[in-house]
Amino acid sequence: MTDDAPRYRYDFNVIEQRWQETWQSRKTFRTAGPGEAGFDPDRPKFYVLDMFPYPSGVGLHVGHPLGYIATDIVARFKRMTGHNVLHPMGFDAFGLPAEQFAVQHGVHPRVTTEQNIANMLRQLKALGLSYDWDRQLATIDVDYYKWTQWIFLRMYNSYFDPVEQHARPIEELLTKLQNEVYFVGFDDRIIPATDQGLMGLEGEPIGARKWHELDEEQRNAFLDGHRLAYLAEVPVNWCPALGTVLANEEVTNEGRSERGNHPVFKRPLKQWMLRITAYAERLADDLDAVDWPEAIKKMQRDWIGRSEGALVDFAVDGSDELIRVFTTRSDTLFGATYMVLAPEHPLVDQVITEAQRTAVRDYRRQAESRSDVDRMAEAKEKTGVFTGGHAINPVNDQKIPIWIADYVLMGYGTGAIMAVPAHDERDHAFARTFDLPIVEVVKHDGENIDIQEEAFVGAGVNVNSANDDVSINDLPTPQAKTKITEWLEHKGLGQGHVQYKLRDWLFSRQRYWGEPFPVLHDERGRTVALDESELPAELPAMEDFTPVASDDPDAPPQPPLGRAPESWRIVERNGQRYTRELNTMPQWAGSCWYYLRYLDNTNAERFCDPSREQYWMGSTEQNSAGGVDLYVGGAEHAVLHLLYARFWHKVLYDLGHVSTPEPFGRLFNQGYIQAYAYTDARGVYMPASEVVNADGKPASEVQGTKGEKFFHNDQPVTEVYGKMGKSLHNAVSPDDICAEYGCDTLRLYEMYMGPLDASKPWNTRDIIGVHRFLQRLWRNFVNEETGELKVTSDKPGAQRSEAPGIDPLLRLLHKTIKRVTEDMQRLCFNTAIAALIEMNNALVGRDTLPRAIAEPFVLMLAPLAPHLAEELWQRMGHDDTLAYEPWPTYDEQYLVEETVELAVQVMGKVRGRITVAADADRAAVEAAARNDENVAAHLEGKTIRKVIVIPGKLVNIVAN
RNA sequence: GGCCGAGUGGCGGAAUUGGCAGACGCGACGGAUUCAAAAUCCGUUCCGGUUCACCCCGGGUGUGGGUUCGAGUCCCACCUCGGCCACCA
Repeated sequence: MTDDAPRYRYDFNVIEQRWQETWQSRKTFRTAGPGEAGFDPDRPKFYVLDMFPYPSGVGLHVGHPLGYIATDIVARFKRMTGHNVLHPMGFDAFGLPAEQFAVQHGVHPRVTTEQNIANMLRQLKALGLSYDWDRQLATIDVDYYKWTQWIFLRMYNSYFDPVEQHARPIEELLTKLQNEVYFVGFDDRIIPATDQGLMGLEGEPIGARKWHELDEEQRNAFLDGHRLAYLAEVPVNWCPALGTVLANEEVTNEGRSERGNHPVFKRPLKQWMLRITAYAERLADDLDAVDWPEAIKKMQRDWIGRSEGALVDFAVDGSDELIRVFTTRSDTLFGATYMVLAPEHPLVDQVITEAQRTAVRDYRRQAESRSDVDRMAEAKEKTGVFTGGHAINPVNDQKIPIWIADYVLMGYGTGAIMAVPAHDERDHAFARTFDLPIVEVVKHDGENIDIQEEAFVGAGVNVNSANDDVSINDLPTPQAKTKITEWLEHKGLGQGHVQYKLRDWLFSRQRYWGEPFPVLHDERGRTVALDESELPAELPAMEDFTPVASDDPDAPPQPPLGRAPESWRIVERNGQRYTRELNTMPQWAGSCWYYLRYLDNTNAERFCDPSREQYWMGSTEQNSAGGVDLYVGGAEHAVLHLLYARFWHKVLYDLGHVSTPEPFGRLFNQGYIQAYAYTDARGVYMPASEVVNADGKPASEVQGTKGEKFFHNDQPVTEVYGKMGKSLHNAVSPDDICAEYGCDTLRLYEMYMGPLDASKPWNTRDIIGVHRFLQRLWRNFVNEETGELKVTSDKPGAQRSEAPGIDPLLRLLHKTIKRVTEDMQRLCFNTAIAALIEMNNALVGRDTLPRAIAEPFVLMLAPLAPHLAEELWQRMGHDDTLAYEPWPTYDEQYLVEETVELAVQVMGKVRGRITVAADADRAAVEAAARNDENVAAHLEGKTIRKVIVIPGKLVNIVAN
């Protein structure tokens, strides 16, 4: 800076540092809830929450804080509109990436994770975000995961009541079984005594047993099998390269692990499961009550995958066995020409014939060894093997062959299907491959379709669909479904059924860096839960925490905790030896309830005090569903975190621990910040800073441009557009932007880029625009030569009677308050900033600024650029922070214009403008319009047919 | 393949219910200031025509059609891009 530069320029470094220190030392944003000092119960509450981040090793790039800045603006705005605002932040610090980072660096994950948290905290605090840092938490804190384990125990000690449709303590199930309110089904389902048709003539249950008929082992197995958290041997996603099993949600479409892109295999393994399927219906139905983006609701509904249909039993020819299938097209039963079992189906061994034994065994072995990757890749061609067995189609007694094929999935429905090749594309393809008969039973209403060539899957009218007892011929598809299902039910051959795609949640991982399960296993292999008083079950200190990875899909899972010291693994109790569970919980566990712990993060007695939960999570006028009032995060969590958290919340709700059925009343997905990346001739990503400078011009390393293209060593450089990230070498650090322009500028720029929910490209070049706005604003308030404040105590002329009209400055202020307030309420920060820029531009060049204009203007700026706003507020003579100052309100009387300008159209084209009194009547407006010179010229020689007057907007004259 | 969303100047975007398309910002161009530059300030900037002093005229929101006095906005078909799901019976 040279000597003659203004001495009192906008110095964001000094201003931002001062205010961040002030906020921290004065605890400006400490929030009091019920039972805390300073709590004001008369104010409405507002809980605004960010999806808490992973403390990754590379730190934040400018894409990460987009949502944090938005919620911070909302939090600050809501404080100024008189709300008690809860705005906390924490860290989701268990999980694979944290562990992998630690393994790569050879340091204990707790050390690396805590370093990463410290770095992220520094970055977040440098953005001036108004979190109540006293509420900060991390999922790896023992005080936190103690309660994660406590919630797990609640699930372990509960079952889902099929009649009441909610979770209840497992003791209630025991009581109901003992009192014969419920019976034990032969398929291990709970059978209510009220089940019609269950009781035989003697009053004995049919297809069910009484509790006292079971021995102790059967009783334990039955109870354990109905817990919401249970151990089961089921086909799971086994990823040998990661050395762990994964949830369905963590496996990509291509059958690879979401983390690391490794192949995943289906293996039957005994693992912890959570009974999320019990909640399928409520998870789907309750979406109606929450204010979420429709796209996210749809993704969840699709994931839950409700479909209505029927279960139908097919008898195996020459055996007592029944094969149960699920179908959504019971109307096509007469067209079922064969059956298919999943290769893993338990009945395969019963239906197989000696001649087919080898072929079936080979096929099963082959299906097993293929990873999901291969299976998906070969999805186009249908494969399968005939078992040799036959089944009887219950509607027409036809003998149809039973096949096995991997296009039938064991995990959905019953793992078996009736194949109707005429009316299902997959069955059609299979039938054509193996030359199986195709019988048409539904006709297209109009078109003629060659059913041998092409399946007809739509709704139509039934044909060929009758037996001696029932006919559904000539019925349209919906009626045909109803009638045949009723007939099946009447005959005891089947029943209507609602099937969900959702599967139970695989809840254990072979990892070190996760929450230990609070359970033990005794020497007979039975599970014993820890008592609440024994929590937390702490992770042991370990030197070697690396997972056991392998290329071999048949390698067994080896949890790292198996290498923990024996003093941790073995527990002696009443002379009995127990071993601890060696698996840990998946990463999602901690994020399922963190929003509740913020409410009361230091409570040592409970996971959360009920009065605080009821206050902060209660429903309000704007948030009828209750829960968090605004939850902001990326759409990538649509079916993972957001589904899991809703499930946990509903369990806690059923058990009376929380007061609302839904955790997040309103959800908002921010868009992504995209960026340009550059590849060289080989397609390798080049650091973006080597290709272009911040101003978009070629960087020195690049030899120049030819047309639109950049060149490097005479090779063309290709520009591609995508997500910002380390791998694309195009990440921009908020640290750099804050250093150069200040964080007020960064905040404004990120909000000014476009709508919050849209994805938009980062352009460092454009930042200067909002930075100029702040500099200009500073000069409107402060004389840069003298440092004196330009704000004066004189009042703008508000009285209409004295002056000829309203002071234009006052009118501008009130117009701006209206615009900014409305934009704030609908999260349109880009247009709110535009309104402030316009007002600011109107203030340029004045020697003085009336206080009555200056103060509301600064208050409107405060949520967006809080540091500069606080600085100016203090310079205007206020000792206290402006964070709790009332938000400015506008007065309609200053918005009323005496005259308005209207556009005049002739045949829909603007031909002139007229200025008329705001209250001018129709006739006067019409006359003025026709008097306009250019309008008159266009009306020359034409007859006016119609005149449309839209008050305050335009006049359209229709003439010909 | 299915579902959802989006296509507006050189660029990011604005136009809340059908009512003056392009607010605001970037960039670009011209000017002032300066020895010079940065910074700052003023002006121009959708395309084309006539005149550039003001005006005026034609075209224009992915393409083609429709509804309407009037369409970026509503309806139909198509094209392109993005996202999600994908053998779920």
